Amino acid sequence: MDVPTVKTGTRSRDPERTRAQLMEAALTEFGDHGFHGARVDRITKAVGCNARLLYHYFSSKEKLYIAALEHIFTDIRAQERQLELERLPPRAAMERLVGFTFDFFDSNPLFVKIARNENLLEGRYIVQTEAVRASSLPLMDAITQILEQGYREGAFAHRYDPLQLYVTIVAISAHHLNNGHTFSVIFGVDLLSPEWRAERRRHAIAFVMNALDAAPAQS
Amino acid sequence: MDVPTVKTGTRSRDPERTRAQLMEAALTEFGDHGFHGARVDRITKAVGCNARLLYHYFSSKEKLYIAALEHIFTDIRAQERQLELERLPPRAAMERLVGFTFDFFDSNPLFVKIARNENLLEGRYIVQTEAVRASSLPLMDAITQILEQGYREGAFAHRYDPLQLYVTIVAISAHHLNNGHTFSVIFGVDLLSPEWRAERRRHAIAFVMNALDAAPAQS
DNA sequence: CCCCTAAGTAAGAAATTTATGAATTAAATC
DNA sequence: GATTTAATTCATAAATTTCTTACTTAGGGG
Repeated sequence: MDVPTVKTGTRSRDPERTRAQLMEAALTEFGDHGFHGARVDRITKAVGCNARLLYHYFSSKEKLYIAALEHIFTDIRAQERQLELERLPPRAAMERLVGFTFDFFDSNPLFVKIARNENLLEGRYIVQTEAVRASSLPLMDAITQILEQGYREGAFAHRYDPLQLYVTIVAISAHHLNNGHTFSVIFGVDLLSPEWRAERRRHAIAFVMNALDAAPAQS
Repeated sequence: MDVPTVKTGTRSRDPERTRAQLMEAALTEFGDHGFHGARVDRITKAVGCNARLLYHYFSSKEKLYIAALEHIFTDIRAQERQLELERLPPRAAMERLVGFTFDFFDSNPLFVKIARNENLLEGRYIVQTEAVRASSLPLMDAITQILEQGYREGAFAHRYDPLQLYVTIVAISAHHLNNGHTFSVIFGVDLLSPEWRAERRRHAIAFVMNALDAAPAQS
């Protein structure tokens, strides 16, 4: 990152840096190629360290992948906690929640990619990690609260199951990122361009608000 | 499929059958493991033919993958054409369209998996195929028509861009299939169980209809 | 300043996986 | 029934990729 990694000869000793660099490179590599497509060789080359070090720190390609998985999934939690919706009225809270969810996926392509690959592998590794299971997510709690209050106050006309609604919000926010390449070819429109994504954001918020029947939202 | 493939020695000659079996097995293999995770060896073993045959018919693993991709994407078209919406009034047509889209993904897991993998590879291969590009899909035309008529007749209160709406319909229909494994671990609910999927279907239709503000839909 | 631990290097073994050359034989054609 | 075509087999080359054994050296604690 900071030191431009001396090509030949000796590499200065700094276990923390080396470990962190390997993790960083692993996230990119696994994100770009998936578990099977990833090459330990490329990872160590990207870091500029000897191939043996990867095994020194992570034992095997598989263990490295699992570490990367845990790393990125625990990382979300921190971001989620930054969102504070308690004080906002239901409609404003919901708009902010959808916007936040959208922005999260939009600005964390690595998360999107690694999650996709883990699903390709049928969750083989994520089921093994303890760190990921959380009986209730902050965002889920927030949704449940917002809906409750919205129904009570008459801000929302329709009732939805919180989990169904959350899956829907994520779906609308992330599907074009997950399937952008195939969709773009089929429709002849680049769903991954900044312009399309910006318009998608507006659509996402409007669509969800309309489905809740929050009067002021339009289009 | 029909003949239980003789284990040793001689395999009866039937190029079409062999080719079809290889394609079938390839779809499963690529779907289950992705391009890099797929093994030509497993494919030929599944068919029960000699490993050399795969190269005889498809030249390389890569060419086989591309053939599989084309196969499954052109297959959709046939299914899409079966949907006839022209005669239905806008609300009924939209409900049917959403239901159809949902059912398509629900009953074509192979398509879902292969599309996911192709997106993992950033659409590297789909851009090479001619067969997939279709300037306008039957379903897109249908949506445009339904929306037009719905607005005109006052059945729909909100206006949406047809492509945005279609992406949303697909998103709501397929996201739990694309990300079922990670979501299930995180939420402790099996999003891939028949029960959850059945409930998801109801939610999908209700949500879209409400977002269009088609009065009778509820929940 | 020495010693010891672990960070790092060099080189290549081991295992896996894709692909091919060349012979064999079943079926289609005339 | 001879001839031809290509479907199928056998054996193995070629390439790739993960991982290990053995060695070297930097740097901190006493």
